[in-house]
Amino acid sequence: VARGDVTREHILRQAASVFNRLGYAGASVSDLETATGLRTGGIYRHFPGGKEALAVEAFRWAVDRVDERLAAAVGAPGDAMARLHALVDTWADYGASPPMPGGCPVMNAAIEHDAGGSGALRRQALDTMDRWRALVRDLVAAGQARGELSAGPSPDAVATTLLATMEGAIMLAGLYRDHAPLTHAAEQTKAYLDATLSPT
Amino acid sequence: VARGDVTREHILRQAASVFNRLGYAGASVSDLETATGLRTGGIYRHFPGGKEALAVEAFRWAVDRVDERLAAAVGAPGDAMARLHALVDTWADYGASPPMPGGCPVMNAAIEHDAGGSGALRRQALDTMDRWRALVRDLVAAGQARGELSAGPSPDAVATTLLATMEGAIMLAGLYRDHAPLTHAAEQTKAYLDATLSPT
Amino acid sequence: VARGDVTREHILRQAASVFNRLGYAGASVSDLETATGLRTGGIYRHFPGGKEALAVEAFRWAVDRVDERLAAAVGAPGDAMARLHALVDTWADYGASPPMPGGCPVMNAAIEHDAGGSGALRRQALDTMDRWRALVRDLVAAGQARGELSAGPSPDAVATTLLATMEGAIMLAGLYRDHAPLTHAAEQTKAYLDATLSPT
Amino acid sequence: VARGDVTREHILRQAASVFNRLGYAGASVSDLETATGLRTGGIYRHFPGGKEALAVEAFRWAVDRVDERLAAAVGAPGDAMARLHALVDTWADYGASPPMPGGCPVMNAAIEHDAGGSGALRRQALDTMDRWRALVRDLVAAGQARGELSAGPSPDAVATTLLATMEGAIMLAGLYRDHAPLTHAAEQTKAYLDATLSPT
DNA sequence: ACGCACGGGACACCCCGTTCCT
DNA sequence: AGGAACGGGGTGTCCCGTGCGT
Repeated sequence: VARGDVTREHILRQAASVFNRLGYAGASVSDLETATGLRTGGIYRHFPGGKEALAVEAFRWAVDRVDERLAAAVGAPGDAMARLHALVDTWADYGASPPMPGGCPVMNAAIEHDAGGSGALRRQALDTMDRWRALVRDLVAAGQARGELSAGPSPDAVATTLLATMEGAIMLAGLYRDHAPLTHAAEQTKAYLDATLSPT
Repeated sequence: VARGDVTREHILRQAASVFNRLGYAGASVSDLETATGLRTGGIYRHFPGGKEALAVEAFRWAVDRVDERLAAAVGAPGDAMARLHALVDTWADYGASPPMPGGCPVMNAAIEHDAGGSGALRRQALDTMDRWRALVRDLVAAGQARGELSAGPSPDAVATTLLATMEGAIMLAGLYRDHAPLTHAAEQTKAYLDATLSPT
Repeated sequence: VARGDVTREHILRQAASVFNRLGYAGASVSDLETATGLRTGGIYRHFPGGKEALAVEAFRWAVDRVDERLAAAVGAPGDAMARLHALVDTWADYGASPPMPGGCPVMNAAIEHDAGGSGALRRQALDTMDRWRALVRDLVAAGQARGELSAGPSPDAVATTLLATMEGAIMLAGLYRDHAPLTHAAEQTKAYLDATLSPT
Repeated sequence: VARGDVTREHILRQAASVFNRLGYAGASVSDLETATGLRTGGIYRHFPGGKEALAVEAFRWAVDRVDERLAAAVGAPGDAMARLHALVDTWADYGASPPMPGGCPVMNAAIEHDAGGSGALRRQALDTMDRWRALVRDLVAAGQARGELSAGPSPDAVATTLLATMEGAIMLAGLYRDHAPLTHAAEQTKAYLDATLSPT
């Protein structure tokens, strides 16, 4: 753990926050300077690829923070439905204790980079979203296979809808600067899961 | 006399598209020049407030395009549940025939301007979202009052969840460049509405 | 004497003043608007050639004003030396009652257009200066031929020096915003003429 | 370390030439770009005050070039009259080997900035002209005090006239693109000095 | 005959992103 | 790792000239 690595981690942490709050285009290297307390010389020493390379790594760093939360939820005790509820609650926690300020990095990247750009960030956002959807989908599929959940809705449709709802709710919570949308969405999502996936 | 108004409308139309696709920070006045075929001299004649003023008006223009669709859906014949389904389908149409390229302008603005900025765009996004939520909420409340819908879930929670889901699905559709998320989300949302709001 | 001619003359008078004070590059059409009380529409009707054509005509107009003064001096009674003194005094009058505000238009044009430009103004300045030099030169030559002046200095050298001195003095008077340089220069020039051109 | 200073000097040198040839209003920053080979970014780094600040410093630089010539002349050996002749010859050299292309910077500034503007350039032109006049005036006064020159004309009048004549001749030389006016003016000025200042 | 809307073009200045030197 | 240096693009302003309307 050399001094350089500490600085590198420091830069990543601050950059992740800056990019997630201001967006890639909206964040300037000067913003990163003030956030890190470093000058361009220092930043470029650690990230020779410049703003873009730093953004890519910062994005990965941010996603890691979210994944830590998800890992805890998906490993929760109980049956499939309990774990689904735990996952929904984890997303709902974005209101009370966000793992990253500025909203969900994946959604932010998806919105900002839906057109143009080098595509690296869009690619990463897509891959992450795929992982997250797989998480829910597999959980549903396994529950259905085990008979803990009804076989009605396709796991993919459930996963997509669950993620759409919670991501949309994070967006609304950010817009309103209020947790209520997340609370409502979590509650209704759980009701939806109960209504459509409870074993008969 | 009307000459200038035609140009102004032309600028607004193109600017709405550019801003919605590239974001406010990501779009340069030069981008607007190429999109409109005008030079800065011409653009600034019609929008003396510069990029920001133009963005504000372009946002309003974009929202108007979405509102036209919603107005048709909310005036659809049938009972409350039918109208809710029509609304959901309208949002789902964002995949097949988007009223604006680049995703939902309100969500885009909400994501980009959640921090900093003059706040004018965030304010407009918030007001628009409030209007949309009121649309759904009133529809649910009226249906419940008339006994067409069960009294269970609060109209506000339903409205918030419906919007979160459909907006999230638009984001996913943009990320995947595929309509499937919108189709799935619409289908599941209608199932959720049926399950929780159908009169006993 | 149509109404249009009055306006045209009005524009010329004001433009001559504006151009002579601010220079061609330093004067904007907007300056001409405020000076004339007209709008571009009116100005361009009378001067379709635009700023440059107007400047050329305004320059000629300004030179005419100076020429009126010179004509009076050169036609003064008395011998050659008396007329030379009268000419020097005419230039010295630039301090007390300038025929054009902003200094000598010929010198101004010569300074501003010594490089580049379309050359029309420089050409006019050159021609005018040639006429003025010829005025002095012929006066000296005639005086020498008539024996009123000594044959020493060449008429051309005297004319060039006299003009250089008085033009330089106008420049100094403008710079100092004081007539003294003109007074001194006129006095010394007359002394120089007396000393070198008086018949033995 | 000296890297920046070299560039700064380079900019000054080129800017002095550009401004002296085209005038302040007639020279664009783009002209400075092509002349220096730098872009606005680089230029503004060295001259944060922009075009005006650069013009002020470039003017000073240009005047320094002229002053170097004058210093050599005023320190020439010989009596007062010899030094006056040397000064006149120095100005006459403006034709054969101009210290600055585009004419005398002081006269150019005096002509262009006789009205309006921030006045900084006019102020500098005035101060420089005062120095130059003092140079001649003191030389004459000292000569008169020492009895090398006749006490007739006032030193101030001689200085003013000498400068007016030589500056006017520079203008004529520029207008005609010919050295002759400078030659003539120098010759006649020396004749004038001899005639009026030679000790009896 | 003149005002005004319109729009192309250039211009000044600023700041961003990056490199190089220390 | 700091800071100077600089290329490049971006924004907003103003200017010049046209053409329509009155």
